[in-house]
Formats: sequence, C-alpha cells, structure tokens
Amino acid sequence: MTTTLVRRIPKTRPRVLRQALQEHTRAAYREAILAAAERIILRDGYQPAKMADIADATGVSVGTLYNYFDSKEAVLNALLEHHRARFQTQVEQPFESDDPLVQIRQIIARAHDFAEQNGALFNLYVRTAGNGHNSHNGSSACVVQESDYERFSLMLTEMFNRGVQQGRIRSDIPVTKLVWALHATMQSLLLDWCRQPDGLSLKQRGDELVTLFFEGASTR
Amino acid sequence: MTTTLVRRIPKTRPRVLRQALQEHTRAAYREAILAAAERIILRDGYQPAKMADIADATGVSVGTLYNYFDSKEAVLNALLEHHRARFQTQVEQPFESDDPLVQIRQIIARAHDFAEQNGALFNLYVRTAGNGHNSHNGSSACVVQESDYERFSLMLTEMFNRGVQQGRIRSDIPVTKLVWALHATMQSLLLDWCRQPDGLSLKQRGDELVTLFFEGASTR
Amino acid sequence: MTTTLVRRIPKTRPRVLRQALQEHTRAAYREAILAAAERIILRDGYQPAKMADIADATGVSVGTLYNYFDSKEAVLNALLEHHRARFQTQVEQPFESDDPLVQIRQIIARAHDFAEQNGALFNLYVRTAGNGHNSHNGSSACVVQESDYERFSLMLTEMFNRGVQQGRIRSDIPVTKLVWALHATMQSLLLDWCRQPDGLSLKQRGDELVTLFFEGASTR
Amino acid sequence: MTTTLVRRIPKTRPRVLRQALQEHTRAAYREAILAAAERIILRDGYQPAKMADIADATGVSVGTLYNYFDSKEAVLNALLEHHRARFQTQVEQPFESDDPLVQIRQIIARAHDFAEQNGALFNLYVRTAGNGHNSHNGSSACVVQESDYERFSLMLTEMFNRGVQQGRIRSDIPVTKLVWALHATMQSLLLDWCRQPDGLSLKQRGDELVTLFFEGASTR
DNA sequence: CATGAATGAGCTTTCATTCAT
DNA sequence: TATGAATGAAAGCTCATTCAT
Repeated sequence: MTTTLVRRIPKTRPRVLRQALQEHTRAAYREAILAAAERIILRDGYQPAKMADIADATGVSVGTLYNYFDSKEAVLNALLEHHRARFQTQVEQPFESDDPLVQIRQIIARAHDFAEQNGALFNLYVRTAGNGHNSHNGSSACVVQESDYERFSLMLTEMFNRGVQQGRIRSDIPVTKLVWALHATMQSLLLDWCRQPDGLSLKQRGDELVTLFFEGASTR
Repeated sequence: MTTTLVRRIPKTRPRVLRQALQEHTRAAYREAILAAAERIILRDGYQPAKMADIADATGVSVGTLYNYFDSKEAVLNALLEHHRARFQTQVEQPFESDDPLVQIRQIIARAHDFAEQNGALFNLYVRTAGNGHNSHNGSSACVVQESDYERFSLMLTEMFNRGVQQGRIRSDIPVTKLVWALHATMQSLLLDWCRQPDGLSLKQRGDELVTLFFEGASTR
Repeated sequence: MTTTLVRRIPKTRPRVLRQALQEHTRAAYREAILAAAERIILRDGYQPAKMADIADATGVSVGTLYNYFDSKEAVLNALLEHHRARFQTQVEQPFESDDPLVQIRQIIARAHDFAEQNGALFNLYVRTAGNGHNSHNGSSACVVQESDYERFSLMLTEMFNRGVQQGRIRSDIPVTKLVWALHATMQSLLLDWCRQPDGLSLKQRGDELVTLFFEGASTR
Repeated sequence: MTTTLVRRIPKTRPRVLRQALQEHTRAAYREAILAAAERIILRDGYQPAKMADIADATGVSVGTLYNYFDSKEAVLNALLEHHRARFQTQVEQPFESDDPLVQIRQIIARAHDFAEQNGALFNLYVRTAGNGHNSHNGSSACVVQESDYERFSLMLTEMFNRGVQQGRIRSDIPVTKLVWALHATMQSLLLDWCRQPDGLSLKQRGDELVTLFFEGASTR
C-alpha cells in the first residue's frame, strides 16, 4: 500500500505537467501534420496525395499519422475545418462603418486578406469543393459545409438588404440574386488567383470587381 | 464470302478501300469509347473511374481501349478535346446583329445553350478543371487548355472593344478586366448549375447576370 | 457492314474453342491456387498465411489471386468447400451389406480412407473448425457448415436406429447420444492423427475404436 | 512521507523488504494482466486480440505489459501455464476410493468440474490448441505442452492397469489405447461443450460417456 | 518502473497497363 | 486487331514492439 503510494506520488504531479506538455506536443504534432498535409495535397491533389508522403513531409512515420487522424479523409477534414474556423473569426470582426456598401467592400476585402495570407489553403479549398456531390463512393471529399457559404452569404444578404432599404441598391433584382452574383464573381477571382500564384494583388482586383459590380460595365 | 473476294482482288487498290473502312471503324470505336468514358467518368469521377468499367460500358475489352488510347489520361484528354471542338463550332456561328452588346448576350446564350445540351460534359469539365496545374505526376488531369478560354475571350474582347469604341461600354476599366469579370461570373454560374442539376434555366440566369453586369447593382 | 462481318466471323468460332481452353485454364488455375493455399495455410495457419506467399507458391502474381477469388477468406471457403464436396461423394457410396453394424464400420472406414488420402485437408479442416462461433469480427473463418456434420450424422443415426430395431444396439441410451459419442471419438482420432503425421494407419485405429465402442472397455 | 523514511534507512535490509513488496506487486501485476488477457483473448481470439486492448483492460499502459511479458505470445503461454497448474492441483487430490473404476469416474468428474468452473479457460485452451505444431514463425501459438496430457494420462493409465489386474478391464486391448480412447472422447466432449455454452451439464454428460465407454454400445 | 507516442514492416486489396493468343 | 488474364507496384491502414520521459 505505501508501496503503491510511494510509487504513485512521484508520478501524479509530474503527470499533470507532462500532460500539459503532451497536449502541447499533441497540438504541435497535429499542426505539423496538417501543415505537411496541406503542402502535399496542394502539390499532388487530394486523391494522389499519399499518406506516406505526408508522413515524410511531417518528419514522422506513417503510424504516427494514424495516432492523430483516423484516416486520410480525416486529415483533409481537419485541414479544412482548421482554416474554416480561422476564416470565420477573421471575417466576422465588427465593422468600422455602418454604411452597408462600405461594409460589403470591407467584408470582401477581409476575405481576400485572409486568402492572401493563406493562399494555399484556398487553393485546396477550391479544389476539394469542386468534387461536389459525389454520393456513392466513400472516397470523395465533400467536406466544405454549406454553412461556410451560408454564414458568409448571410452577412452579405443583411448588408444588401440595408442597402436596398436605403435606396442605394437596386430593388428590381432580388437580393438573393445580387448576393449570389457578387459571391460568384469573388469565387472565380479566388480560383483564378490561386491558379496563377504570381497574380496581382487579390485585394486590389477584388475591390475593382466590387466597383464594377456596383456600377456596371456599360456607360451611364 | 465477301471476305474471300476481298482477299483475292489485287492488293494495292483494295488496301486503300480497306483503310478507308478501317478508319471509319477506328473512328466509330473511338466515339464509342469516348461516349462510354463520359458516362463512367460522370458517374464516378475521373480518378475513381476504372478502365475496366469504361471497357465494359463500351462493350469492348480493356485491351482494345489501349489500342485507341495510350492511357487513361489520354481518354480524358480526348474526351475534353472532343467537346471543346464542338463547343467552338457552335459558339462561333455568325451573329445576326452587329451590335456588340447584343452579340455579347448572344455568345453567352450560345455557350449556355451548349451547356444545357451537354450538361454532363460541363459537369465533367468542371470537375477536372479544378485540378489545375499539377505537373509532375501522370495521374493529374491538367487538360483544360488555355486556348479554350483564349478563343472565347478573344471574341468577347473584340466585342467589348467595339462597345467601347461606340461609347457604350465604360472605358475607365481595361477591356481585359471587363472580359475577365464577365467570363468569371459565367464560370461560377456554370459551376453552380452543374452542382444542382435541378437548377433553373441556365440561359435565363445567364441573361439576368449579363444585365446585372452591364447595369450594375447600385441604383443610378 | 461486310467489314464487321469479315471481322467478326474469324473470331466467333475460335472463341468457342478458346473459351473451352480458357475454362480449362481457369479451372486449372483455381486448382493450382487452392493447392498452394492449402500448403501455405497448413504450414502457417490461416491468419498468418499471406496472400503473397500463396501467390508465390502457386507461381502467379498476387493480382492473379484476386482474379480467381474475391478475398483471402474466399480462398479458404473455396478450399473447404472443394474438399467437402469430394468427401460427401466418397462417403455416400452405396453399401455392400445391409447389416447396420457393418455399415457403420464401413462408413467410418470410408471417412478414414478419405482422410488418409487427403490428410492435410483434415488438418486444415480441424484447425479452422476450432475457431467456432466468433461472431463479431469478420476475420474469423467459421466456414465448416453444420450440414457437413449433419449429413454424416444422419447416415449414422439411421444405421444405429436399424441396429436398435434389430436388438443389436442398446436402447437405454438415446441413439442421438450414441451417434454423438462415436462421432466424437472419431473426431478426436482425426485430430490426433493429423497432429502426428507419422501416426499409424488411421483406418486400423479407427476400426479398433469402433470395436471398443461397441463392446466397451470393461470385461463382460 | 514513508517515502522519505524508506529512503533514509540504510540500504541493505530495506532493500530486501522492498524486494519482497516489489515481488508482491510484480505478482499482482502479472495476475491482473493475465486476467485481462484472458477476457480479451476469449472475446476476440488470440490473433485478433491487441496488446493495447489487454493493456486497457488491465488498466495499465502497453509499455507495462512488456515489463512483465516479453511478447504477446509470452502472455498467452503464461496464461495457459497459469491454468494448467491449477488444473493439476485440483485433479490430483487424493481419491476417496481405491476402486480403479471409481477413481476413473472421479478423475474425469474432477476434470469436468474444473472445466465447468473455468469454462472460459477451456474455451481458450481449445482455441489455441488447434494450431498445433507450427514451428517457424513467432506468431503461432504452440503452447499446449505434452506434459499436460501426459500427467493426466499417466494417472489414468495407472488406474486402468489396476483395473486390468483386477480383471475388470479387458486386457485384449493395450491399456494405452484404452486410455487414449477415453481421453479422446472427453476431449471431444469438452470441445463440444465449449462451442455451445448453453449446453447441458458437462459432468453429467461425461459420466454417461464413461458408462458407455465401459459397457459398450452393443447389447450383451 | 510506468507511460504511451513513435515506429515501420507488413498486410490485404486495387487497377492501369501489358502481352500471348 | 480484339481479347482479357496476368501482372505488380502502390496505397491505406494495423499493431507488436521500442524507448525517451
């Protein structure tokens, strides 16, 4: 009995510390794996990316990967979720102005800021998003939740609504369609920007497109 | 019977005939394989699609596939090229009006017509397009040639230029950017339309977007 | 049209021949694989036996194995089924005598004949049988159908019944129990004999055991 | 607290005490691990049982397992040895009667008592026993020592010999064979009983079989 | 000594491609 | 030239074992 005490005491306390460290380490490992996975998946695409390569890129063994993620797909999911959370946080900051049009410009700018800081991510995001609604085989990676789009769109919708109320946004086209159109243009911009990483400033191009979106292409 | 006849006739001339026939057959085989490949790839996606399934769907053996195409990737390339050619033909018909704005509307409408007639194709197109510029491993499907975009864009550019000259398109934004923006919106529309096959008329939505593109979202 | 005819005729007829050959070959391959699988599984046990080893032992590639069997388990199943069928055939030959006791001796002798000719099989049979009723994981190999035991037992039961009717088999113990006891002894004999392949004649030991079974161990 | 005390006392004597305690603890750990291993192996079978599960079930870490046992196989060996020892003790109690036939009945009854009390064990015993004489790879579980059979058989042999000397057991069949036959029947009974845990009383069925074994199946 | 994360050889299974017929 | 079985290089995943803490 004292034996057990003697034996256990020295361990309980350090264990707390060790756990703290370990959780640090665990988190660090996860991050490292995700970072490596991102590199590899971006380089090869999701399907062709091999767990062995991700392991190599992380500097760990294959087995270790499976200590942190249940499957290859789980890695992808975690990767997307990881960035999605950060995206929401960054985009949903309070706005400086009450003007809906200014807010629209700003939310787009924020999204593009995020994209410029995490360019690769969006590339990945975009690539996997395309796989859409394959339903019958487990290998597809339909992970981009609708909620992502919806939360972002919801904010835009609210801004457009206010714009319409203030008589500054045309009301002959349903707000939904306007939101969709703006969103669509931005999606394409992102896609384009991802494809040619040497591209010009995303933010600037975005802003120009917002202007065009508001003013139209024809002369007045 | 005919066989024996064919065999007895001197070799030079009939060989020409035979070649003609053979080329007929070869073409027919290619078509059949491509059609089957499209069905399968649309059903499963490119990576998961198996050569064996394509062979089955064609009604030939796997070996035969390799008599007509060098590899799985070559099948995909041919498939895309096949439709690309048809797309060009359909879109580049002469226009009824000389008005550049009307022409722009019409060329967009034609593209959407094509998409609605070959919805599946675009679905495929879109799915593979996302994989972008993978360069180093043979499994990637970088097939969408720049030329596709360029020829279509060239036509639009020319129309926009005339619009600018006629003072009907704003000149403060470079035509390239305008073209890009219109093209981008339409790309997104296509993508969206592909993802929800129950979607509304592509053509109609496209036309609305063109209007919005010209007039802008804000009130005048 | 004639083209297609010309092309198809030469193939239809030979195809029949080829198919015959191929079915020959297919069967031969199956046999060869099963034989190799038996060797390997007997050497290593089922779980430790590797598909690669079976392939090597067959002299084919791993892939080929999967052209003939769906999975490792399917190989085992086929193996057992293969022998089971032959066992039934051999044991259920018509009997020379009508005397139930003679018939019992003979059916036991036949089973042992079969075992001596296919010793390894029984070893395998016995090994896998032991795994019994694992129900929750797919890896278990519960393949020995009850029907095997039952058909054999049914024949014995009928013979014992006739023996009882003729007053030559004791009637104070239910026939079921007698059958079970005889069957059990023979099972053990087989197991024992399998474990020491250098053992004496299975048939002879079996016959002695039948005698003991009928007469009892105590003096009269 | 006690810790510090223990540490301050001169080293030689306490070390003896500590060792005693440690050996206690070691033994307790071993027991605990074996108990857990039994549960897990019975649930999953030997091959599918994972060291991690055994560790979990014991409430220790995997590493600890390897402080007490060299390998997975060693755990199994220890497990079997553990029960074997208890079996011998229980079966080799002094007998109440001198009559060899009564003793035979009793020793069989004792074995079955043990089995009924440790049913699970025998199940395990039986499962692993089947794997026989694999020699070359470490994964086989050849653990059932001949000595088990031999000690039990030795006792039976001695009893049968006395029976023969007293003229109560037939002498035309070598005692070895008689012993083997009885043993074999009992083995089968055990196997059968393990496979259907809802089975009737093992002891009773055993007793009936002993009677049948002595008296024979045919009428006298 | 307990711990439990890291390890990596090894397993089954898949499938694009080849080639003898 | 059609055929389709053979091929074998991968791929994802497991798990007994090790070892730094």
